[in-house]
Amino acid sequence: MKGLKSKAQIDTSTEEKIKTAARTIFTQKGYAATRTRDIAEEAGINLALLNYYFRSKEKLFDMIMLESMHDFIHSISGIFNDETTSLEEKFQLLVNNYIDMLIAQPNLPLFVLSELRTNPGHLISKLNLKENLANSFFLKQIHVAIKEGKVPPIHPLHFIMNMMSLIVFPFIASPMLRNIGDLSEEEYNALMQQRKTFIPKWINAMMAVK
Amino acid sequence: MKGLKSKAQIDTSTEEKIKTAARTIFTQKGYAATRTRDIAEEAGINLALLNYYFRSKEKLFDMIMLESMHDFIHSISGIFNDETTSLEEKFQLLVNNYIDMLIAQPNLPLFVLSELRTNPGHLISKLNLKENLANSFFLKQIHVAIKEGKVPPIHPLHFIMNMMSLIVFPFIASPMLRNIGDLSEEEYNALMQQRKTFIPKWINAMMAVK
DNA sequence: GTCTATATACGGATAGAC
DNA sequence: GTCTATCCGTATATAGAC
Repeated sequence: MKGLKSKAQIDTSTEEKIKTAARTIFTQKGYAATRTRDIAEEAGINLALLNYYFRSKEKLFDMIMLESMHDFIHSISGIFNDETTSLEEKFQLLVNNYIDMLIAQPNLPLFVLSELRTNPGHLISKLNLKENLANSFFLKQIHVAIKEGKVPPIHPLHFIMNMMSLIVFPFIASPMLRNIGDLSEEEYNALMQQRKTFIPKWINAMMAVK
Repeated sequence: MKGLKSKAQIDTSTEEKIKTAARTIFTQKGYAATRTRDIAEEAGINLALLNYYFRSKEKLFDMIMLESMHDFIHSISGIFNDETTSLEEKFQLLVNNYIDMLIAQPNLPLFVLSELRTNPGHLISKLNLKENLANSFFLKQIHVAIKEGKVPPIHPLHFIMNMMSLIVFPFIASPMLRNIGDLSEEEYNALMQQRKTFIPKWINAMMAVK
């Protein structure tokens, strides 16, 4: 049991306080613009402790990033590979799950995608997206729908792109979109809530286009 | 005519070489991760010259960023406010223009959106999105379509969001999406070309959903 | 484990020669 | 205008006391 701690301990331990603070600052400002001093202050501890626990800024960052991406993948992998739900049900589940997650953590996607672009394969390779998404039951269902003529015979990635686009992009571009629409954060989130019911309908309509 | 130069001179002038290099590096790595030394090297000049021409890293950055965003806005503003084209024609024009632009400069949207998120209103306010987009003829056309019952009576921003999402997000998330689909850059760009014809159809289908 | 004080490196900016 | 050499602030990381 060496090194293991109870859940209750983990939540308030110094190590966890630092990780929580790091997640906040890193996702707000990105790796380069984040100062370890800011993380220490946010965590309410001394700068030296950060290095005591995590050796370096980069190691701390990698840990945060991998956890973020893993949570991200894991949250959809379950839905993608559920063999008891239809395509339509999966759309609804994905949309509900994601939009709630994104309202809670609106900075997360831009953070992940920014760092993915700068760090070539280094991080992506650790996620085995292949197993979780590329070989998913969801994708098999799309192939079946194409065979049955219910969906046009285009690359299935288009449909995954479209779904993710409609869900995620409004959060990535919210500063600009809120400005265009002259909306408060509350009003904007209300639009996002509406999209939970809209997006599944839209997706279905798009997939029916010949 | 003090300070003015011919087009031919501008393209090869030291000042323009620095700006070109800065655009490249800034859009690749973002503001914080960019070192002025890298820009100087990319431009083939000395670090001191950068400060001679632009005073500081920040001033150079602001100039690049404002130009990028201005180009961005200007390219759609013309289409949005063309009173001779229908909604459907505008979709097609926007999609064609944008996808070509994004294939040429795939790093641009993530760069702009990242910096927009960190720099609160400072930059957005200089773009007067209101005049170019919020009060555009395009938006008036959507309102008319809603009045005529051709389009469901939801917030028009949803349609702008959807269009931008479908166009831009696949470029923002290309490292991840290419990995999922196991696609080379050429294969991925071929999918983007396909989307020029797909997206307008998809938009029309979405807007017909009740 | 946690702190204060400090070593070390790096990056933006400038001085001054040409 | 353009370069070399250098200054100086800042940020990461560590040494060492408690």
